[in-house]
Amino acid sequence: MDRIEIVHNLRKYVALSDEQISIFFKNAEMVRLKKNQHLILQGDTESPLALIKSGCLMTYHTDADEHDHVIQFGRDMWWTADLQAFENNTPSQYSIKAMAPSVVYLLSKSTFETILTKASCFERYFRMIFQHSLVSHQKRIIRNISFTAEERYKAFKELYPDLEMIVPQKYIASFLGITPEFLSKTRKRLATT
Amino acid sequence: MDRIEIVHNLRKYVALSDEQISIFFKNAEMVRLKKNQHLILQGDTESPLALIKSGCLMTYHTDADEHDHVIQFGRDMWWTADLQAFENNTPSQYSIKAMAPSVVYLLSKSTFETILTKASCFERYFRMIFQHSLVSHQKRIIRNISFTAEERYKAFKELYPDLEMIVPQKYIASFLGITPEFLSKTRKRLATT
DNA sequence: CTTTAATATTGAACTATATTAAGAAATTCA
DNA sequence: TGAATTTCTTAATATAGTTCAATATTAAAG
Repeated sequence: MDRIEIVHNLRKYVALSDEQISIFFKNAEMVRLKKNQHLILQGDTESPLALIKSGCLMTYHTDADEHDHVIQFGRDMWWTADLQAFENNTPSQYSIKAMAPSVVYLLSKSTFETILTKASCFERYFRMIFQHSLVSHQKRIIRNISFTAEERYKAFKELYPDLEMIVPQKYIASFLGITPEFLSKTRKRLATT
Repeated sequence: MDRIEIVHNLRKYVALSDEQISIFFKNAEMVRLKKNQHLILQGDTESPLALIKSGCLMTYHTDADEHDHVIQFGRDMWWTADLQAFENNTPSQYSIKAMAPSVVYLLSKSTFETILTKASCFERYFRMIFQHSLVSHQKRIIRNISFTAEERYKAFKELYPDLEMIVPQKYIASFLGITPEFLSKTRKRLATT
């Protein structure tokens, strides 16, 4: 069980002692997910915070018409969660599933609070995690409101060059806010010019 | 100078002592903005974190073609900032201006760190602020990728019922990711049915 | 390996939204 | 207040993106 990247990531924003690091590992639950296995299904009442050690997770919302809408792809060392469900212990509005075999560390709301109580440095760590995440969410919003589908697709490929190999295109289309058919046509147009 | 709402807001997520509250006010700078006055202009190298006491602030990005794209409207008791510029002391990518006469409390990067050092409870406060902000950003992304323009406009009116009175429609159109002309048509269509 | 199911492509018809340009209405400011 | 500027509306035309349905391709499962 190689924890070196995790430790490195936990220390990215705060100088955590070995003891504080061990508090994290004592409380977090390591889980292996098979490809297409769900970590959370929309409606679940237990909704953890997840740190992806390896693999790829997709967070999506299923609407009343049974259509899926992709909120986020998570890769190595990213945190992912339905934060609202996590915070309020309400049924999850999102599903999270593994797009590739994945290893994740999970924190339930109560273990999360335990860690914060025992090692308050983690408040700063998560403050920084969420702050950085906000920056990328805002950038995505700008792309959504100001880019054409083709521009969004190009930006996606630059930001996540390896994701196209892992994730079915229909989910990339959803992430970009277009239909799979139109993504297919856009890709063709780009390839032949 | 009535600080009661601010104090109430600062205590929303953490039990702060009167002394900790006073650390905030000793370090924050109160600024009054006239309507249409900028708090930050894109390119500025000093980019504070701002807590809006009253009024309305708009955060937007101006692209290479000189087009503005609205990232956020901020109302009473909302925090707003160019977080990337704030964190890294890099030139701001966003402008922030007052859409109505406003009163804001400003924290520069260094006063922010001072407050966190002297009252580490604020780490938790800001962790919660950013966490909640992430939830609403994700919801907006879902609306962007899955709603039609009309649906986005209706959702906007429900979420921010009073903003239409304050903000020129062209900025609401930008926030929704459509042209002002199309918003005008959409409004007409909704009014006559 | 073979069959089945899931995903991707294609084209035609359709709809949502953008663009342009002009005039009308509302705001700002001298 | 009145002129100047900005914002909003309207309409015609153009384009981006959707829908549907059929076929091709790829991946999953026995």
